[in-house]
Amino acid sequence: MPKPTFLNLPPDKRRRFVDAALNEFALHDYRAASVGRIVDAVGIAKGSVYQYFDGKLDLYRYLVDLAAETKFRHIDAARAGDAPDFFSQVRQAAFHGARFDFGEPRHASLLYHATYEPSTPETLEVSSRLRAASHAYLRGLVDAGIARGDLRPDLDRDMTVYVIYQQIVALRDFLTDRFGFSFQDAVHAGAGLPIREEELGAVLDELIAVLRHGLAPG
Amino acid sequence: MPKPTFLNLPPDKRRRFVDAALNEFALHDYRAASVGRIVDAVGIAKGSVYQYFDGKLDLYRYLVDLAAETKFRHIDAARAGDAPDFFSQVRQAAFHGARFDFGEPRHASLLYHATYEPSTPETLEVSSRLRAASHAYLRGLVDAGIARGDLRPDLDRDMTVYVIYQQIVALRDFLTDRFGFSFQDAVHAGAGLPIREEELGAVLDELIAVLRHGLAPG
DNA sequence: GGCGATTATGACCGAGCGGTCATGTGACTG
DNA sequence: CAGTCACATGACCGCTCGGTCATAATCGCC
Repeated sequence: MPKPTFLNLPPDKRRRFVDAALNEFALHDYRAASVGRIVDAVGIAKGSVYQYFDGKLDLYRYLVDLAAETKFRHIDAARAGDAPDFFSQVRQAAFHGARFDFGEPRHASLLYHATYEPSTPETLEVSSRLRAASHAYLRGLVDAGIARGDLRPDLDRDMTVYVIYQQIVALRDFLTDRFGFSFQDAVHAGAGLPIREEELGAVLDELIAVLRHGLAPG
Repeated sequence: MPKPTFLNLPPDKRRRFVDAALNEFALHDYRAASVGRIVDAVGIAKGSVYQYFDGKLDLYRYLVDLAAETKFRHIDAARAGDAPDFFSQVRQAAFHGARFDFGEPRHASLLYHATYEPSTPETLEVSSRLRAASHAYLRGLVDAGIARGDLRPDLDRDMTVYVIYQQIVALRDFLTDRFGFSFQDAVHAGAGLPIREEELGAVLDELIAVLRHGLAPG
């Protein structure tokens, strides 16, 4: 948890600090991220960081929570009421999730790193909470989907959640490959990534079709 | 590439060194892995490592190649001639791949880390080669599967490879959750992980069924 | 203006890292 | 026995890291 000093910061200074920290943790995983580089980028003294947070881990936790909350809120806000069935819902969530990722590459890369963070004792709790939140969200969709008859009733629900989750997370890698994007470059440039909504939609249509009907013909 | 000195090593000593190095890179990702801990575990001087390899990266490359080769050979060797269609082939490869992972948790964890290694300039080439090899293998299966009529002919082949690849890689996480395994503990204990082949088979049947027919009813 | 509380600072610390290299050791050769 | 060569060694180097703390600057209030 941030210390009171951090919360009392002038909004502009706080924003600049969060920006720089986001940048650092987007470019490097937890262990490789450097407090020194953050303070250099912001132009403050190293000691200040420890007036704001208990330490590097505390700062990391704050940023991951912030990014996750922001992204979830974005997805929720964009959710129209017109997604009646399971596959439309997944498509919609994936679509707006990907749009968020391309628009906010720093948040996206931070969350990406947090997802694949090697499970050290320090960072395990952060990664677990992040994964658990995504799984819980999908689990709700899957349960409702089965109840509604959108999904086969005999599905292994945990496995279904895993399958969907993996595909959504891997979407970043796939789009990166297909369109030649580089999140690293985008973070460095401080800019968003260009993505044509029709192209993203086409990819998602294909992916959802595979999830719905499988790979076999007929 | 290992230096000649390494290749001239007495087999027992070489084996002990490789074991310790495998352990270290299975427990930590590239950056966090420590040459000092390896030499402590083996009981040799730090300088010796630099008589064997050009540096940490060279050692890492050697280990990843070794583990990948070993695993691929294992999968290939276990491949019976009786997998006539695409889905049987994927099932068989995933089955023997998982068996290998559980039997050799150090190799498995090393490859897992290498797969998700944050793409620093140093390690990028190693991770890319590893991913490329898996993708090429699956791409061959997919192409043949489409030609044979096992798969819908209008599939996006790259995406199909991605979907399959992600599911196979994620299998480790799913099995870990479901059966309460810990690869970290197994590496520490230096032992393999127990897995009942019927349980693994059941999970794979379910997963392949989803890939084949999708999540929708009917 | 003055005073107590809050915040900013950066030199400093101990630890760990990858990597080096002068020196030592031992085994084989002629 | 002397000489050569491959190999082993660990003290040492330069660097970066997270984190600390005495001190200084700044702010808010009366």
